[in-house]
Amino acid sequence: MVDSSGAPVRVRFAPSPTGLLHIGGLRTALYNYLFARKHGGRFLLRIEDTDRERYVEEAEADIVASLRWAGLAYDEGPDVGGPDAPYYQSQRSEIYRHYAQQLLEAGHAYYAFDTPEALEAMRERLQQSGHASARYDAVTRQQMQNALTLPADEVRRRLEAGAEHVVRLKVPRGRMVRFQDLIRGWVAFDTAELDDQVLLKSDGLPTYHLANVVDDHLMQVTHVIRGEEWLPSTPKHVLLYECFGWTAPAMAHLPLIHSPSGGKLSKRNAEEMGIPVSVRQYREEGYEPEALLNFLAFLGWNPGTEQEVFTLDALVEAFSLDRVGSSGVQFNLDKLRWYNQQHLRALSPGDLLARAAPHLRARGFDADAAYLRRVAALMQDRIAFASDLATSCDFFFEDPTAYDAQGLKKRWKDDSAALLTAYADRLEQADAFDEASAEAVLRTLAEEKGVGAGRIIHPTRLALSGMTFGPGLFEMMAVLGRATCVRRLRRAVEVLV
RNA sequence: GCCGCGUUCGUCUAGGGGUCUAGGACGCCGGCCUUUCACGCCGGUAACACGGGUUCAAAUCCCGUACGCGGUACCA
Repeated sequence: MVDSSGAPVRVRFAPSPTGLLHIGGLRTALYNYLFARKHGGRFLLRIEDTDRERYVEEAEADIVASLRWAGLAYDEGPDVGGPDAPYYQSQRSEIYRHYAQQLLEAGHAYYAFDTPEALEAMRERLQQSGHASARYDAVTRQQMQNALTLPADEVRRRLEAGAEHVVRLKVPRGRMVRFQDLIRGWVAFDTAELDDQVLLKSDGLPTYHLANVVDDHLMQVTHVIRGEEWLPSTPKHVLLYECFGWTAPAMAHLPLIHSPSGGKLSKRNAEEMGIPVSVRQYREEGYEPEALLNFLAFLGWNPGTEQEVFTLDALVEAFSLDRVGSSGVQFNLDKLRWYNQQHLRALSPGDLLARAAPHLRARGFDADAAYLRRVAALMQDRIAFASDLATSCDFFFEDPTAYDAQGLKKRWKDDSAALLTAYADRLEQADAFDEASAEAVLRTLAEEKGVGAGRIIHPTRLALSGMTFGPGLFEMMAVLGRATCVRRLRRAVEVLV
């Protein structure tokens, strides 16, 4: 696919390195990725590090690591390079200055010398005199210290003296700026609602608005896919494209992800609902990247069919921007958990094992690969996280040290000890030991003793695993092996009397 | 406050004038299967924000209200 001007699709994810990559940021990256792949286009990563105050050193590494973990490979970016390098805005200052200069010369921007104190005073004055808003606009700029109010030689004098200044966009009065959002349709803003946006800050670095427009143009971005919080800034960007005489890319503003408690999924908002906000946390808590992506894709989009479980490649295939919704969506941890189970189940036992390996190692659980694979196969339908393999079935790796109290109360009878002893004896003497024989021996014993099979099955499970949870008893026994089963049966008889 | 965007089960959503006594998924509740726990299967719970229009007919189109969210920085 190409855009209206016939250019090949190019999209970008442009995070600000101010902290760990946010889960909402990952969704934005995902939608960009899906759109790019779907249309055979390019997906770029650009680091928008123009705010020195909020810059966090480790953030960029986390963004890169998170995208890599998730499997969202970008075609161009800081660590992979590309024709439009550098992909750090902090290394592109000269470019922005050049374009700001161009705007200045064309009369679309002007120098302003107001101090922060002067700006604050102006806003306070306006608010107190009952003005609806307090913006730096076509009216108020008349009262401020800028190139529009100061004599030209005074402006020059101040500039040469190195006076602190910013460059502001000269927003025209009384115009409607319209643009078509791919998700919301036509959106219109009155320029009277816009202020003379700062383009170049007093530290010489650009604001988001300038840097974003310049870079998107220079990098030939065809579709800007970003969060809805940018919708109100878009008219400023449209104006900038106009001033430069450039064609604006297509715009698509994604619905915001909300916390179940309402409001945006901020760190505070989310964490009080038990929802992690950084991608790193999801990784650490053991979510599968495919599951997270699948869940995120469905937060605001649906394929129009009843299929819900998708691999990344399948998402690429099914994705389209026109099936993205426009209303805010709530994060739902239960659903994510369900996706995680679904993706786990789709794995081969060997792959499941690979995912669980670090957790197994962390607990010091070790066994040969064949044994581990059988455990994985037995547990696959019973777990929600790969790490559950290391935390919910210890009995595959060590003898139980305690027995479930409720299970005992319900299942351990006066004759249990005698029955288990007899069962252990017969297992020891049996010719073979496998799933079928373990069952046959048990059922024969039950019949001879005139009790229901359950009378032996339940205490045996308790003796072997200490739990009332687990795979089918006989398949479990087959995996554990004869020696372990016998040992645990005798041990239980001893401990429980 | 002002501007913008939004509003279908608790949540994610299908639907976009008649096929809607509104479909699916998560959750929850029953049941079946079963030696347990899961899985699976069957069933149940539960929604078109409100008020006006337009129309033979509106969840679907229009207007208003309410509510929610976002923006309103020399942050992105």
